[in-house]
Amino acid sequence: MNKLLIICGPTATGKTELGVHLAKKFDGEIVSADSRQVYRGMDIVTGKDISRNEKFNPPAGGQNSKLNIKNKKFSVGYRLKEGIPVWLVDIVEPDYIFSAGEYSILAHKVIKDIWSRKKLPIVVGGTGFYIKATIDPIETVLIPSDKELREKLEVLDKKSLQQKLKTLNLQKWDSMNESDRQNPRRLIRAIEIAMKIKNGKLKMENDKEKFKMDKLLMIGLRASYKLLYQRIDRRVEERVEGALAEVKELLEQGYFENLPSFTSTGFSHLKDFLGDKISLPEAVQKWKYQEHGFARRQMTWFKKDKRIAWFYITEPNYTYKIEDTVGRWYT
RNA sequence: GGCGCAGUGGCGAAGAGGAAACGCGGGAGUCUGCAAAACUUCUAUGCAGGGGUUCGAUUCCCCUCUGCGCCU
Repeated sequence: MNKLLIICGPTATGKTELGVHLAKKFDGEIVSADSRQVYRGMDIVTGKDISRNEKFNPPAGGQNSKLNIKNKKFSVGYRLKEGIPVWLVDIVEPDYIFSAGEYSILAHKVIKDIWSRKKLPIVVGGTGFYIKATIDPIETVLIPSDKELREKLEVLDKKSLQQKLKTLNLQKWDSMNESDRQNPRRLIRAIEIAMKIKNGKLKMENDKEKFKMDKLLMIGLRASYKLLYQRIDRRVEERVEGALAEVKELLEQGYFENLPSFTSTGFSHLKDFLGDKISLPEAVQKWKYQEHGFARRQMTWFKKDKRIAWFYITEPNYTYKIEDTVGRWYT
């Protein structure tokens, strides 16, 4: 029986470490669910925690592998962490605009591949949306983005976008809450979908079943904010030096700034420091704050998912307790 | 000792005689292809303390305290 283990929770709780530990114990492989670690050349800023010596490995089976994606934009493979494969990192270049929909498609391929080798896939990550896109039946997430349309819509102001959506699909508008109605990004996507549906191009394959994942166990790691912030701060301090070098390198490669990959926490502040706009201590402090907010938003996302079995990392022997829980579920 | 400037929420900071901007931080949320993003929302009955003036003062006047600068 195919089973899927998920380890989620806010940043700096030791998810990867736990994942590796469990992978060793239960003969598993890790599938990263992290919207920033998909980018190549961004290891330390995004906290991949994988040694730079561990290079990217293409999937076994070479050309014949199902993971050999025809689309050249992606490369699916793994890097090793303490001998355990970590999939779905280093998928695209930093200037690619990656998305949850694409992630879910790749994740399914990888998970199936791991199953086919009789191993336990362990999805480890802090990007709740990516996890959801993977484990819950989804609909519109598979409707691809329309670059040209977006470029046209992006120049419009909020009012026009709202008006446009109302005329295209009033139902959708009515279903949106105030927060989303004020969110240009959400409005643009809603318009995009509304137009696709209108043009009758939406053929909802029976993906729902295909994508349905039973037999899953969700483990969440958490801590009090006070402790979490301490851990975050420490981790940031540890990464500053390496991250600076990385940011510098990426900037030298000529990537421009308004890319999604460049919105990773810390990035803009380190860039400001390199550009002599702020001092290093200032940059570091801002990075920490940014990461605190990120952790909070992660928590508000995960708190809603009642399937998650939470473990406080301050609890004594929590690793053992998790092992026990996983063991009973898996065997 | 004398003179000058300043004292506003956890921090930075604007302000005007008549309901205390804004930024950061912190909290709570939204979410079906940019999600480490984007968006929503909450966070000072009070402006160093004490007296006045006034219908009304955080804003004007006086005193005290504190900080900074200058002068002997």
